[in-house]
Amino acid sequence: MELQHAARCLEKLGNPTRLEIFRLLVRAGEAGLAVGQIQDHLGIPASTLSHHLSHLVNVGLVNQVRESRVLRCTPNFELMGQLVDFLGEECCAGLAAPDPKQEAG
Amino acid sequence: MELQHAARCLEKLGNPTRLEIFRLLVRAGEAGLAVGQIQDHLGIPASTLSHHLSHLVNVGLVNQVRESRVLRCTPNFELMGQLVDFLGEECCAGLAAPDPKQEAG
DNA sequence: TCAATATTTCTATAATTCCGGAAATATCGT
DNA sequence: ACGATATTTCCGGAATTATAGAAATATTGA
Repeated sequence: MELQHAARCLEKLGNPTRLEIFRLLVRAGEAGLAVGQIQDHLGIPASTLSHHLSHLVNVGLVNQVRESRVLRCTPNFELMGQLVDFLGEECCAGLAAPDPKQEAG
Repeated sequence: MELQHAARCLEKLGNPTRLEIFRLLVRAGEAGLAVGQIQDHLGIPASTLSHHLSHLVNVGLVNQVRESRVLRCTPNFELMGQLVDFLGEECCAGLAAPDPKQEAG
């Protein structure tokens, strides 16, 4: 994962409301939650929630799939894993076991 | 680590310039870098750099210590580790299963 | 004290983000 | 088509953030 994309993901997760949305989806697991269910949990206006969700979808952290009238949102575990890996490798060197893998930069 | 603090850290790391500053410091290791050295690497105005650094210092991700005329900046590996842990535990559940007590059935 | 270096604070402006009501769009059941 | 439900888009104002030049502060050395 490149720094620019990582920064973009971090920026989106950096909003408390969005971080809570994402955590909620992770806890919901592979099944995820419909937008309305997220709204029930957070109690924020629909338009505000929709804005936040679009941010997460834009960077790829959340996927959406239409199921008749509801829009099911699922977390992108793989991307999140890559982001955590980026932080661990690029930004935590020295903390744990040193990674023999060398980056090109 | 609580969600609010995590969000605050993520927000700060979410700026490309700041993420690059932090990565630079991590690569510099425990010794860190003086503000001027960071400036040499990034080539941005001093006031802009100082502003970004203050964000990182405020959330605790960077420590600063005066050494005569230069200000040495070091990354807070421990806090960064806690942040990565938070993301791994709260936002990556389902990727792996390192936590057996959640695997009840 | 004066000069040089290192960094921050002050100040201003431009750009971006956040928020939410209102209106629009999409889908379903009848 | 109509009405109900689910969600987004439009719009605009308020708040925050980014950027950087100029001035200020701290430290060192002569």
